Amino acid sequence: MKTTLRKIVTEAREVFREHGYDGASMQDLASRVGLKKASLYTRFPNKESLVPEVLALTLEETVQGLPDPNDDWQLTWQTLIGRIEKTLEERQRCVGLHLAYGVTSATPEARAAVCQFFTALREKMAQILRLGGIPDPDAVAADTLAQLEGATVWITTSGDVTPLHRAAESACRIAD
Amino acid sequence: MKTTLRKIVTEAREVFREHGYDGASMQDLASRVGLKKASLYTRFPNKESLVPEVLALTLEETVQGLPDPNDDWQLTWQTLIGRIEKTLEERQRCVGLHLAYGVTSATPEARAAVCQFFTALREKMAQILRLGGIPDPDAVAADTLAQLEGATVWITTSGDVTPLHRAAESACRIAD
DNA sequence: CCTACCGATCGGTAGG
DNA sequence: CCTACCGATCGGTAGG
Repeated sequence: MKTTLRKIVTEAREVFREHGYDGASMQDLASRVGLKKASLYTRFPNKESLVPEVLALTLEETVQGLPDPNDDWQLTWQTLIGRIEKTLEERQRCVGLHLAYGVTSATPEARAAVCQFFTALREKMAQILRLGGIPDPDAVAADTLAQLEGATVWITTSGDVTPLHRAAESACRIAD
Repeated sequence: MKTTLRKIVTEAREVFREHGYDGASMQDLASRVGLKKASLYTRFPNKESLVPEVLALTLEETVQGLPDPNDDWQLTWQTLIGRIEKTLEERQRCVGLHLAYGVTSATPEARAAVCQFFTALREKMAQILRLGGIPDPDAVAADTLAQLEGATVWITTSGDVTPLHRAAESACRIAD
């Protein structure tokens, strides 16, 4: 991927994370990247098309280079949980959640991308739990992700990260 | 409260819930209420001032008329959890969460109102748990709310309400 | 509670 | 990759 393309997607992620879909401005994005707004449209046909790119990058960064769960599924699980925890703590909001709340039927491709993102993440989590013989891995994965996502409400409102840390700790205890 | 005022606040809640703070349009709100946009400004000085009203109404509806926890704290707890569950299932999103993600330092009064809303709800929950002798009631209340809020990510992305139902069931089990 | 308007900004395009 | 522009819509106000 060309560095400029990657930079656009990385900055678009920050804009979506902070302002949501509707609130994200292409002018703001252009300024951050150091381009004029019109130049963004030589790379991407429209604002909506940024959403799949942002979420694909995020998913890739979250799961790439994880230890092989066939060797040590506990380590894989704890590494994955730790990555999600770290990102949410550093960035305060989850870009996926902000987009999930912000995309509607007016932006069907963005909507589909958000659905895919969470489904893929849950499936990756469930796959690890399955190797560990954890019962009902899909439900456990969904609930674990919900607990982590929900904890961000305390970070955004009061800066309190302890609910997130408890959520991550409790998740790691699944693999004991 | 005058019926028109109440109607504006109720509809504003739907607009904020669906579109978030930035995405909410005063024109859209006016149309839903059956007024011209300018007429909204005879009731409210600006868009930001709607946020405290919306959240105060929501908090009131959530906690008003709960059974007295001094009589039967388990019943009070389960009733409260049931109300939150029902609202999130019917409306699909939590207006408080969407606002929490959407308000920034540019809208300090709205920000403060969101913080107060979640703090008050958590405190109400913790108070009930305290009467039941549940250890660490503040943390349990915060985590319970996080789990319920986080479950909405599955409702918005795939329509799946089972994580929300599991969250509510698990919360009710605290009072057994 | 309305009509009519303000300047600013939105996503997106024409044309080079 | 830019300048310059499009129509639409934004939050908010003047004035009655």
